[in-house]
Amino acid sequence: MEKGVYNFNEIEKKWQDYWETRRTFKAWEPASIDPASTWDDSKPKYYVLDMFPYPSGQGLHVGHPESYTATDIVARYKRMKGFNVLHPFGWDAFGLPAEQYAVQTGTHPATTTQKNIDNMRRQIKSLGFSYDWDRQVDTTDPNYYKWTQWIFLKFYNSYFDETEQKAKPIEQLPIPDGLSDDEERKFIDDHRLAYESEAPVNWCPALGTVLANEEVIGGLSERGGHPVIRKAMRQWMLRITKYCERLLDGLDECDWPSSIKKLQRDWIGKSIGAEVDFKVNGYDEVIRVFTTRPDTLFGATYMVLSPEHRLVDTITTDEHKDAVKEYIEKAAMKSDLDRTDLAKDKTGQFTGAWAINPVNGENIPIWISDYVLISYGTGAIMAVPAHDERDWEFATKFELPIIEVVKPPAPFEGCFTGDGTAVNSGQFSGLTTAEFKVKIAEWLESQNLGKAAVNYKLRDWLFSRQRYWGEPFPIVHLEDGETVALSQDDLPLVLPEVADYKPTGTGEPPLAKAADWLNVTLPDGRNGKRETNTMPQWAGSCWYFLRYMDPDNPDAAFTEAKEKYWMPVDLYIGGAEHAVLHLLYARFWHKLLHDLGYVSVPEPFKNLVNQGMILGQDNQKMSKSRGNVVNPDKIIVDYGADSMRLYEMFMGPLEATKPWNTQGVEGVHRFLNKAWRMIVDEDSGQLHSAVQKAQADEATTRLLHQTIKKVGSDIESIAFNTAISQMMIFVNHLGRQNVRPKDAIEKFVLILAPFAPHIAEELWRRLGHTDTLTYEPWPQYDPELIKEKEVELAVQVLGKIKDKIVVAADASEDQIKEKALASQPVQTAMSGKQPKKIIVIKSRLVNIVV
RNA sequence: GCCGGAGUGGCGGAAUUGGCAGACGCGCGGGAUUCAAAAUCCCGUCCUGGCAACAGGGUGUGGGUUCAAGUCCCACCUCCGGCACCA
Repeated sequence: MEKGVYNFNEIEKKWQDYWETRRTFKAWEPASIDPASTWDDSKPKYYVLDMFPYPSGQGLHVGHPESYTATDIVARYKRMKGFNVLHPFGWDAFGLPAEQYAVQTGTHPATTTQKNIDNMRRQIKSLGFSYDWDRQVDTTDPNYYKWTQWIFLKFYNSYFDETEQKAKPIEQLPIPDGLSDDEERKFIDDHRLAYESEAPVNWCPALGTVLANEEVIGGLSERGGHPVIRKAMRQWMLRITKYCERLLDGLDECDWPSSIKKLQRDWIGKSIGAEVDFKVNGYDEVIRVFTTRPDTLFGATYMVLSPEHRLVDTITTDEHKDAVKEYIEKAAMKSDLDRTDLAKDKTGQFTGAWAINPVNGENIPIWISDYVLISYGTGAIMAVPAHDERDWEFATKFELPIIEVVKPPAPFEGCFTGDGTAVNSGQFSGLTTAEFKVKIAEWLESQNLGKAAVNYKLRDWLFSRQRYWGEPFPIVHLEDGETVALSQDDLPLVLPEVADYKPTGTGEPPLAKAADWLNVTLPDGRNGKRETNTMPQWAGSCWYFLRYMDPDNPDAAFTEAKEKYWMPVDLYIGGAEHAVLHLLYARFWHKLLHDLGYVSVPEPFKNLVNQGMILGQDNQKMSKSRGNVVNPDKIIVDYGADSMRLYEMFMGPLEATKPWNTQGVEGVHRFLNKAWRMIVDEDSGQLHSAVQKAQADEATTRLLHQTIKKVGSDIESIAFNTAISQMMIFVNHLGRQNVRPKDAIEKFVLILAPFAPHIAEELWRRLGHTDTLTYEPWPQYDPELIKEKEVELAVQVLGKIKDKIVVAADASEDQIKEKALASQPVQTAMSGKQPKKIIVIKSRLVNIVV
């Protein structure tokens, strides 16, 4: 009795061991690259990638297997379709939780990380995914981060050539004549794509540390509730802003969901306008502003500088000094959130200084306010209260003049921000907004007062963290103030042991405590200290998909031939939470590597799919506190990995957010059981006696071929839920037959295999095959056999169904009309009237209009 | 506030992109099998009325286009996600 039942636990263990010991899923480069390979170049390659996870102490949750199953189905399907498939896995293993645990317990983050990786790998293996584990990468492995550091040096040792719009080695940077050594060094440093800068960070004086944005809630530290201020600190930055245009353009060749592309475009935030210089009355200074509405220049009735603007100090008159100083201090105390969130009520201070509007010579007051951001544009604006809602609000509150310069096309109350016709604008009056923008840019340029300009919201990437558990920067700060980079031969620069993992009280990172490591003497005898910041978690994930191609290479990040062969990633699946940052950063790194000739394709990810979130049974986000978290381990023990995989795919479209329902797992489990019993005799464990070498009847043949077709095309379009439902229909049909042709059974097992590989392998074996089905060719369908001989048509009278008729599939329109009109219910519905028009949709319906 | 996405049975969801709404699964009801239960199998299951054949209604709401609308157009409502003074 026992030996014939579907014992999923035993079967799954057996086949996982089989795959592992035989390296079934090992990905080989073709023989032209790796002579040991049996692949040749005639086979197409397919690179299917998961967003690698952070190895959390919580282990897997049911959201992980969702995308991993999806990519696994595609990987297994593509293998059967004859593709050479690269399907790797790895760990984004630097990160805060392990470091916080280290602060609390003293356990080295590497220990915690390794333990978590081991646990999660065990969980992932228990789902039977077809990863090539020989290619596993771990961002915290010095053999990996050696190359992360190497890429950082590429940024450091490159500059951006504006005319060619690409990065080049820093040695090629044209240096102006007549610079002193120091000036020359500064000139070079100012052009590096990795550079140091004072940048505002979230500094918590009470905790003595810098906090990440998500650790600051309403201006207070998440832990302890202490005030957090913005403080300028020396930081490493990456010059991503040089790539704005390229990052925008590159999106055109990405087959991504348009919503994700839009998110990226909005994040980069390109806007077209003009820069205009306003003279400060009584000073030899100009305030440069950026505006998208240079056509409203005549309506500029005041200016606003951000509190951090460099001219504030210079131009503020004595009588306003105290108030301005106080305002600046208050603004500095506010977090970013406070400055934007409670923005309803505008604040500001008059500096006492005046500027001259270049188009009409008017004297206009200069204010400061924190509604102007130092980090966008020039940190200063011309305020046009008649046509900008923020300026309108400010002007109303501080009783500043409002002058209309754009006449709305239709009567309008309040602040009009749309396009119209210019009024009160001197010689430009009467122009449309669009015409005006062109003319004024020309005029400004001719007067040397400004020019057309483009601005982006995207800012340079703050690339350093005051943390221990991250990649160390391969940088030394010398005693004389010079900063030098290590050479490639000195890599990896390995994280040192430290006494404890807390930051120092002064905000210096924990690495400042590693005295032996910190102090260095260069080969030329100069002394210095190492950089103590570390890289952010994003760093390792910017290029891991490249390392998978050549994970053990000690001499290069990856070899050229392998990169040329595997790239780009054909399918990338992961969570929508990475829609902007990870994908943008990875694209940015890729463009640098492309410019320097290390990668052959300009965009790394050809196709992208975001899986949706899985909610708890209660339709709420899964969380420990709600107690609605589903543990995959438990599901696998109770129902098996195949049922787990199948259920996650059957729940609904991959991209949709959907609630978990354990009873649904039972449903797909029943399906697998049914499929098993269709093939295996439960009493004997032998093939079921109904499984015979026999010709399938017409209905079975048709359904089989329909099923092969639908499952294949559904996999191609990532519609796994409907593929599974089609397989259920097939099993419901064939399971009822007393004769189940072996040929049909075998084809079914093969198409089931990508979804439920363990049971499929076991059935394949019991059907008499001795090898894994991994590389069996995907069954073909015959379009002729799919066609129905007879079709049922609905017959409508005035759009209402009155009857159904059965006609030959190739019946002519006239034959169909005749048969439809002959129907008794149709005759009744027509009640003797003549048909005015008869619409025949072949194989669908007939509609009679009377 | 702005930008996306979505509203279909008791539930998850299908619906050749304008052509029979509710495939498939869950749940529920009934039956078979069983000493009994589990498991399995069969039948039913959008709503309303009817014993029934059948009739009428039905895809968030209201309007429109069309022989025909879940699908297209206009207005609105609700939920979810993202952004949030970017000049």
